[in-house]
Amino acid sequence: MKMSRMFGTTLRQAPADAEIASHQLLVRAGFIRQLGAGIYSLMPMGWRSVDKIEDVMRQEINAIGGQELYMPVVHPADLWKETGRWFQIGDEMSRFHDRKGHDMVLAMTHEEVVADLARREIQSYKQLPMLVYHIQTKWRDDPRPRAGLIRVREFTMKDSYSLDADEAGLDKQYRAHYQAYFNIFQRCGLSVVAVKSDVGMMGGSLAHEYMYLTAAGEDTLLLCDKCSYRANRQIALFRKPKPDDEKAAKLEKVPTPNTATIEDLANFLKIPKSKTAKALFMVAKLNEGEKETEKLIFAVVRGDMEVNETKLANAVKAKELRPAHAEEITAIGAVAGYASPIGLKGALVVVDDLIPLSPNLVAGANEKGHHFLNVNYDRDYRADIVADIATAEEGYACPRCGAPMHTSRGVEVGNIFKLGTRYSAALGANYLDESGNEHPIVMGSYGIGSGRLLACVAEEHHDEKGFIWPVSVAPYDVHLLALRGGQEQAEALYGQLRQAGLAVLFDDREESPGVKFNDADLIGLPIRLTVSERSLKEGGVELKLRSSSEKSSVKVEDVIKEVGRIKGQLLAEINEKVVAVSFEE
RNA sequence: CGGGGUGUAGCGCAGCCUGGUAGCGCACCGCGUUUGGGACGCGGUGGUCGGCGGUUCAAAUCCGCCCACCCCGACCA
Repeated sequence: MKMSRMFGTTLRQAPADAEIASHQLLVRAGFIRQLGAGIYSLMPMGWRSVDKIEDVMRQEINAIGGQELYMPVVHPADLWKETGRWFQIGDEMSRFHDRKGHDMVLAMTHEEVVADLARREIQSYKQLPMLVYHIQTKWRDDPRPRAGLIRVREFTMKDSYSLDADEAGLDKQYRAHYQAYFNIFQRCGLSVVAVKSDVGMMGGSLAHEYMYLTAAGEDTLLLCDKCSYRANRQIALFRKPKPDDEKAAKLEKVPTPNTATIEDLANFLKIPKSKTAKALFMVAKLNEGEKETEKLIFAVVRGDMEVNETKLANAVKAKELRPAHAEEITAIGAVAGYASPIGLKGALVVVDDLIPLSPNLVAGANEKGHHFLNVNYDRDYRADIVADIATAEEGYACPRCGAPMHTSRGVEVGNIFKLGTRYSAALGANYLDESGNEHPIVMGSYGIGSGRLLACVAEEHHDEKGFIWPVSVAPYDVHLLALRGGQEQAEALYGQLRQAGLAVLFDDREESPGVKFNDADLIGLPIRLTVSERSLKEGGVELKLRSSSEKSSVKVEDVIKEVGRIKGQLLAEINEKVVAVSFEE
């Protein structure tokens, strides 16, 4: 490609609203342009990189038996009503009517369509297992898109779907993806960790997220260096401290003026926060059969801990949680800031499993300015549900080995889910086993967002001047610069390099050397060739890798071979890192 | 949806407080000089000042409403 003809120019300054490096550089280098909030065009160079990423995904998914197909972006709503998600999913799914007035949806994901296809195509256990996938547009009307391509509303995703006769088959395909995903990220030059994650709206029994660790990430992860336990904070377990071994003391109401926060209360009574109980009011949306109901949740954790909303939602099987309004709290006789589960009616009381083990806590008295001392579970109150609902924090003990865990921020670049039979059962996607008995097909789903992956690779591989693309993701292999006195020779090389199967970006513009060098650094192709009067005088063509500051001179007749050799070497370096990983449940 | 912020040329910004001819840098076009790390000179092109309404002789500027975009929280690849 000749740069003089390239659609999309480089910018000296990034738009003011771009904050993180990948966003700024992708815009400056001319890879992406914004159309609206969370809506981007991929310019020719950005598209080439995405195309290469998607090619890697194809190779790896094909290698584990995937068959590529293509499913629509617009779905009749009936299908989503059949599985119930039409009713479960909120505004994140965009809906519209066609000209006949039928409900339609824009696809957020494709479990429904796959299950629908499966119920038509699969009749027998002899047809299983099966793996299908596509690379397709998804629309998710995210309330808050941000950070360039990291989080957008329209994006393309490689999503694969496994179909099996039983759990064992699913497990096999799940493990195959577990490895294939590591291969994909590694081949794109991105280091990731797999963490256990919440199954969320997808339903199912087991899920992992692939996380690229970066401060720009939105998820918090808990990582144990000692035993390699890794989990998203949303579900991360931890070994809870052993409470003091004390005899239950007498319940006592004491005045505690102006102590609406745990901090103030602990200071006032001169006790550690761990000797208090913290209350939180949430309202849960629950599905009871067809009906949707709301229920006030009274959650209790020890004062030194925080309630984990994901764990809480899972404990009460809520589809959604929101903070309770003030009126809802007073309606059950509780007083915000001085609330306690003692003597409450009408709320679903959920206490963290550490609470029943912790004697003599300080809890609210449901009276402004008063608390109870020596509150003991069982003797003074009972909960409807006892479960782990506390949030894991930096330094908390690993649930597996007890070592202190640390936290890190991460971007979710992919995930894998064991779906089970949720969709197949709902849609009647069944098969007959050897004895002629009917069973629902066991499904799994596996996704990687290609634009987000590009953004993460961009985030990982750059310096202050621009990108340093891994050769597997770079839009071109070679950046060929023609400077004064080298135009003719460069033009000839441009043809020869392409003839040799190399992807070349040829800077044939009438710009000053400084502009060309800076643009080359910004765009960040792996290999730079400079042809000029000076280089020719020094014996040929100057060769420099973007990743190194060393320059060398290559004879004109050796350039093709040398560039081919280096490209091969760069690829080999990346592929060396593609190794078998052990599966961490 | 809550909190904060910004909308003036393709990008970055000034002008607004105190109403009166819309400006600067970069980019872009023409001519000339220059040519290995974001060159220089001369001459140019380009703006419904986010939108609608109001106040006023007069609005980028004052007032109201709306919209868009960004950042921080509740959601996700």
